[in-house]
Amino acid sequence: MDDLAAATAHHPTAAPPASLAPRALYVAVAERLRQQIFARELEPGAWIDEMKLCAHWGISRTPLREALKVLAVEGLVTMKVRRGAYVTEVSRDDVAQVYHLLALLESDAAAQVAAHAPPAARARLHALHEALERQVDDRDAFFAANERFHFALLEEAGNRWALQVVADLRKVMKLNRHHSLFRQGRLADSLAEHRAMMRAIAEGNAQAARDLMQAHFARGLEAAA
Amino acid sequence: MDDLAAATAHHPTAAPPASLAPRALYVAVAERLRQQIFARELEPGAWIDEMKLCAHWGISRTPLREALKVLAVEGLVTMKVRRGAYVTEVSRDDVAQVYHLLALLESDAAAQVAAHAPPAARARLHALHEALERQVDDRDAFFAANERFHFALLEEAGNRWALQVVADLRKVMKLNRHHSLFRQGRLADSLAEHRAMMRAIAEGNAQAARDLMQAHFARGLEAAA
DNA sequence: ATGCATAATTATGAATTCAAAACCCACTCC
DNA sequence: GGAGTGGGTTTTGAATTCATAATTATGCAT
Repeated sequence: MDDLAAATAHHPTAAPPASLAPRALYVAVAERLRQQIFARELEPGAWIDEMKLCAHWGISRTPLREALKVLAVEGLVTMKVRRGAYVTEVSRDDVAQVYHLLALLESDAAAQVAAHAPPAARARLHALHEALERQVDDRDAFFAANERFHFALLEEAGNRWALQVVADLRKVMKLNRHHSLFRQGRLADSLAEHRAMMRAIAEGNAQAARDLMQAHFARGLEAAA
Repeated sequence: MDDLAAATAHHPTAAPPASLAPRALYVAVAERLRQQIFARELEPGAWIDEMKLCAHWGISRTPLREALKVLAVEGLVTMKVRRGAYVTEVSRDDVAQVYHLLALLESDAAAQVAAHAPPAARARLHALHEALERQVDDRDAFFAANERFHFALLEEAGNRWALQVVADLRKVMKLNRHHSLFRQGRLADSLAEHRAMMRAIAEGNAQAARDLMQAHFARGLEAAA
């Protein structure tokens, strides 16, 4: 049994003073649920068996149900009245729509950074890009590094609401089976696009940075379709 | 006592078969909470007293706590571990950032509609604009009609994810005390901007529609600051 | 009086209990 | 043979209970 409750336990088991950053159980459960969904241990369209998960994780239904409501707002899960929670299915159309939004938000961030970011921010992005260059041969590592770069760009653009929105949309994208980076050759192309973007950012060319980011997403969508 | 539970009651009170569109109690509670927050019956920064609200509405803490978690994801409320929920405070900076995002998303939608929307969609928007023109002298009615128009534009643009994101961001904006439309003269200006936008949409001029929507938000932010 | 330690109170987080809706399946009747 | 019906089971939604963290109040010593 995967004792998720131990960290914050209360009724049955007693636990040590807990961590430095104590968080509510429902937050931990939400995170675990997201992982399960992204890993497709819970498939899109599948019904989520509350009792089974509770038993499996050794928790009660209360925090699980709270977590499900959180994921519902995030769009990862769909609640049906009196018949429980289902993993959201994203259609081909949804993928296109979400890509469109990500392109819009991230290209704006790229322009913002190219135009206004201080040297330290550019240096940070450069370092993350270099790290990405070093991961060409490991898909999972590349994927993670890629995500780090994109989020760093958002952070440096300085709009925390944009960051939040993009984070949520990227979560939804992970529901999509056909991940663009899994296509043959896409990885190298993606890297080339990043390289061009970095140049535009370094040169402070906002319009170019915007256009290149748009193109980056357009090609990503192409590869995902 | 404002018996919110009656509609879906269960334990103590028995109620008629309920409505045709039955929904979970926590959804109703979330809605009621949003209203209270927007109406400033719960002020930004204020602690939310669970017990008091439960007693007031005649419900148990379970659905209330679920609703609070929903609002937390939406950004209207902030949860602090072991010290409950607080109404989110939005800073001047937050307002600017959210305006920026709304401008980005809605100007894109305007361009989309101008470029691709079928006649029926344009007609619908035209009708909503006309309705807006008729509300110049009632601030609240104008505000509502304005929101209807903006959401209709998003709908006609056809990106359900954008619609959802904008809906959430607009909720957050409502936390802001200094509502731009309350400024003297802003209302008439806003109407003029809408008129110009409608013309661009009618003419199918996507770039103009985009620029005009951007300007509309820029002036709105100006008035809000 | 002021500062600290400790006891009482309150509120939160989570488990448990309970009522009713949905589901399943055998059985009947046409 | 198939549509409908009734009872039993499962599962959801929500109330309630319970343990503990946080807060406040109280007392004691300086």
